[in-house]
Amino acid sequence: MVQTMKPTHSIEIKELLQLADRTIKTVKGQYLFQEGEHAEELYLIISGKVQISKISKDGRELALRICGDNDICGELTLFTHAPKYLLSALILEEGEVAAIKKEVIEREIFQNSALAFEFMKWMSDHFRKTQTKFRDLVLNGKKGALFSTLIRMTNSYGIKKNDGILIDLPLTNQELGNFCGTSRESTNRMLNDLKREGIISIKKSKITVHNLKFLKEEIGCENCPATYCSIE
Amino acid sequence: MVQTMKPTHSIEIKELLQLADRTIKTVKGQYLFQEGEHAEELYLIISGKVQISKISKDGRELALRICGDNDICGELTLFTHAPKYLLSALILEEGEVAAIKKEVIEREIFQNSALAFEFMKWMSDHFRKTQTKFRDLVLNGKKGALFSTLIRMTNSYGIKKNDGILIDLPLTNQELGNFCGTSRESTNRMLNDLKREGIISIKKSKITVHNLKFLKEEIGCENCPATYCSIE
DNA sequence: TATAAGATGTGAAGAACTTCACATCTCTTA
DNA sequence: TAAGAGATGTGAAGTTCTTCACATCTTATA
Repeated sequence: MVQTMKPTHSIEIKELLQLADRTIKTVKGQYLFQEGEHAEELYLIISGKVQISKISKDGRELALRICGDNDICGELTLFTHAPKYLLSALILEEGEVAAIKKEVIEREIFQNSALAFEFMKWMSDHFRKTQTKFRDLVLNGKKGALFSTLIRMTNSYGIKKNDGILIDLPLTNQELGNFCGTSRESTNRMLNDLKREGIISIKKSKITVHNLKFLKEEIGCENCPATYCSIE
Repeated sequence: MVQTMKPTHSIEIKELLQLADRTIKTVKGQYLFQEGEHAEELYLIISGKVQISKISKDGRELALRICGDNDICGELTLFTHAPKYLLSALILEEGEVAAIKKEVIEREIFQNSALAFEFMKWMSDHFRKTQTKFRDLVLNGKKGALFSTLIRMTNSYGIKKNDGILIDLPLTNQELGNFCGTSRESTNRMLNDLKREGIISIKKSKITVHNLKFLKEEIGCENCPATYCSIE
């Protein structure tokens, strides 16, 4: 299961590659773009991983999603007259991204209705994800935020093992906390509770979820399709 | 100011009216649609007010936005193969809405690139709103949620008065709390603190904001355009 | 205008989280 | 393999927010 559940992008989104202005080799730890910068391009990730996050004035970080192969980022600046990046994109894993000029893609979307349709579907899916995550975070406290994040991560990076689902992404407590708006310590305590109850286990910074059902029940998850319940 | 800052919808979105299947007279307190229901239509609001919210399993309500004239709701079900409403739409003020069949609008969007473009812009704006609200709620606690909600409401329903901005929408503490994921009591206490400090005043369930700057500074608001900082 | 329903206001107790401080563990890398 | 850096684990104190309980205020309606 799971990895096959990762939404497959259609031919049209891949066609975007042909519109690319240039490709960039990404370096771990560097930013692809940072909030506030003038936004002229959007990016299609060819390989590697990019974390999208919002930095608050006092330096705290709210991680929103992690993009992998074939994901698009920087899209929030499309169709805007004040094109500044609202979020920052940190390279988690080196790789390659294609940069596409905002005007080029806007023009193409205008002319190519199949692409437009595909793009809208993509945005629509994204919106739904945000909406459900919103509920988890606001209505179910920090535990809701953590459980929701873990569930989403199994959908995005989960590999089925015989004792559960391995989230194939090394994560520190701090990084996980950034997704939940939670302090490192709270995240650690909640994770340890889950370990003690046998819900999860952690090896080399990678979490295995042994009892996904428990996490889902705790937050009243309605078992939405993985497409709308992932971290990308 | 303020009311003129309400985003004006373009001719294209209004054209949707011509695709309408039927119009419905809405009745206060009733639901236009409820989450889980099979979704076949989306709605264009002609008059009245509709509150979009998510109900949690234990009955708590998270209010997401209030739609007024020319707003669209039910849009989250577009481009989906499992078309169920994810949210509920409660009529706050009676009026009239136009119902448009999902297939009709999808077909039209596919054929009419100007409409597609307009629709994408609309979704894009919406997404940005959600994103910034997300930050306010998760990163800045309950106070952040309340202040953010108040700011957004001044942008959506604010009427400039000589002593500040009147939010022209009657709201109970509970209703306001539902927007923030906050208990009625906490909302009440926070509002009273603001009253004592002269930041706001309340008359007949309507809030006047005397010191918007204070609210914005408290949550590190970057003074984004009202289009991306409203409650619709 | 009396009355009941709904909304607001507030203290007190407790739950949920954060912060601080520090110990311990686990990796690199020299 | 020794040393240092980064990550994890945990108690204790403090803050924030909720819940409960109840008093008071406001508004609609008979």
